[in-house]
Amino acid sequence: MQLQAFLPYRLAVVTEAISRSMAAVYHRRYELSRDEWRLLAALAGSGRIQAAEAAQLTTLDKMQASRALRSLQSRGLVDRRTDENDRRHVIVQLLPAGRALLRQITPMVLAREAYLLEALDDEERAVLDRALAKLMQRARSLQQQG
Amino acid sequence: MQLQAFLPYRLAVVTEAISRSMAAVYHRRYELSRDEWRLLAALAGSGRIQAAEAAQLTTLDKMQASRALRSLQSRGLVDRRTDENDRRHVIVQLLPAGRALLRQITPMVLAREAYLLEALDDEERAVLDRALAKLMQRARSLQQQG
DNA sequence: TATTGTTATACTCTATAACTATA
DNA sequence: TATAGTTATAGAGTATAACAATA
Repeated sequence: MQLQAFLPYRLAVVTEAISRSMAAVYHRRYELSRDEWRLLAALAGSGRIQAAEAAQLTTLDKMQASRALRSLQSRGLVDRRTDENDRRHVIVQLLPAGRALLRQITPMVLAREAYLLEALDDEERAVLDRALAKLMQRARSLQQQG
Repeated sequence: MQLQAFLPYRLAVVTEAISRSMAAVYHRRYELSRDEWRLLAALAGSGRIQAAEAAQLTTLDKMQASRALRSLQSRGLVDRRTDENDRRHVIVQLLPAGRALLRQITPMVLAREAYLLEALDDEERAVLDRALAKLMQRARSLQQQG
């Protein structure tokens, strides 16, 4: 068993390094948690959606989403209100302040992503994309078995 | 900004799913933390090494390594003793019980890794390998800049 | 009874830095 | 003074489940 060659380990190390370099932008400079950042980014692409949809888009569970959305609301970045058609649902949407904040952050994180991707040629990017999708499927089925 | 297409997000989601499926083995069945599992795996490939080397091999910091090694020692899985040549150093090595535990766990996690890799053909594996190495370099340089 | 979301709680992890022993 | 490792501690994140409101 060679740890250095073990795919889950290699992925964990690379991903952690990349995550930190992104968090250096949205967390250190803008005091957003990872979950808050994900939700803002997801909401920018959606209109008014349910909390559960927002959770699904960001791979967060309902608790993580609930807390992060409350925090974003308290900072005036998102609007959160009960759906009058079905009062069990909460509808969330980005507020102008949230949109403005994203306009500041997005170029920086995209620049960092671009710098990472510059290391790869077109074919490598395509294969990486495909490989991640395939690995995701297999990982899901491993998780289901337990 | 499309979160679903953002490389750091995709990597994080895939890596977390894979990490969980591995932790299902070493944590749920054998009560090892991620750090403990990494150290055991690293020590299996080395003989007697310094704590600092063990930390470096596993990408842990000295604190994480210190705690995980103490825990492994308390369970009789590793030996930890001060280096008599330089009493600031701690020398660690796997004990038979640790080796035996690894012999149980390793086949299971390698089987899971093999199942993941079966999703990829040879070329995809080679490209993924290369891509991860290149991304790691770039991520490191992003981290250094801050 | 089932669904959506919130709250509670205990637990683990993380980050920073102070500290000890040794060199 | 510098190095290797440990201890302290506060803060953040995670997991499980109970809970309230609504359907």
